[in-house]
Amino acid sequence: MRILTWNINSVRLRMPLLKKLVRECAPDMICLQETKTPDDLFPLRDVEKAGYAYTHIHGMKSYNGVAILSKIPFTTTEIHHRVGREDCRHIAAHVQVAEFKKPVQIHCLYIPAGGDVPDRTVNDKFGHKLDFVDEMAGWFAKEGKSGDPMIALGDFNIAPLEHDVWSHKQLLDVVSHTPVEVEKLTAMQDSLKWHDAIRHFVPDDQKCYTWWSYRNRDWKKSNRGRRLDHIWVTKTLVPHLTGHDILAAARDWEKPSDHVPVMIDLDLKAA
DNA sequence: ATGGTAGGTACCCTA
Repeated sequence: MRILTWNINSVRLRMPLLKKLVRECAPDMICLQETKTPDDLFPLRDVEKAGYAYTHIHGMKSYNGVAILSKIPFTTTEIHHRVGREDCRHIAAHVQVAEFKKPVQIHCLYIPAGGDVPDRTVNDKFGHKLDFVDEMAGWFAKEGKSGDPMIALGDFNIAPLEHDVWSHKQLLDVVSHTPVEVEKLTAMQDSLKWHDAIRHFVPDDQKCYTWWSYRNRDWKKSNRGRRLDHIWVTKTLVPHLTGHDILAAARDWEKPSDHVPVMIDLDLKAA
């Protein structure tokens, strides 16, 4: 089973790139963020033609929006409203695999970016981000009691480790890498003993990025990246991890997203 | 220290 996450930054604009991604990677499940599309305008017919018969979408006009596209049927789908808003940032789908009695839960997340100023007293967006991560930590702690194997993936908008950013020192006061955000994300990770599936394969002392700003003349030359997109798995899934890829080449596709697709392979078969 | 680019929408928001 191959599962992939991508902040696509407008699904309607980037349908040709989504098709290219399918041709190159053939994931079984694709989790998208920032689809920026109300559900009635989502290009579902194209997605079905590309081989994804099962879809769970939750979008709105202009902002945010998440989607799960799948070749594997869902046993359950969920929409979660977070911190008192209905802003399309968390959906889940459950799939049955042969290896487990319990369903595997897939959680597609788009954590708020948090604005520019890392101080909640002057920037509400930063407060919203911190509260969102706090709420997820509490919610996962409870949901974990189901005993279901779980995968959480998406654009978390936080680069927690020193080598998840191009300069740890220069980004300590930049939203996405501040100590308070890292502390909250770490608490969310501890809530369910989540394992970072990408760092499972990439050593902590090795630079690793999934996002490069549009504002650099030459993203590859300056290489000022951050690892904002994550795939986490619970303990029972760790022995099933067989591979990973970060499609940095997608940053050079025509009209690219500023995020690149991130994927893992698990030796699980649909039931 | 500053401003740089992109997408969606409607002349400005968010990233």
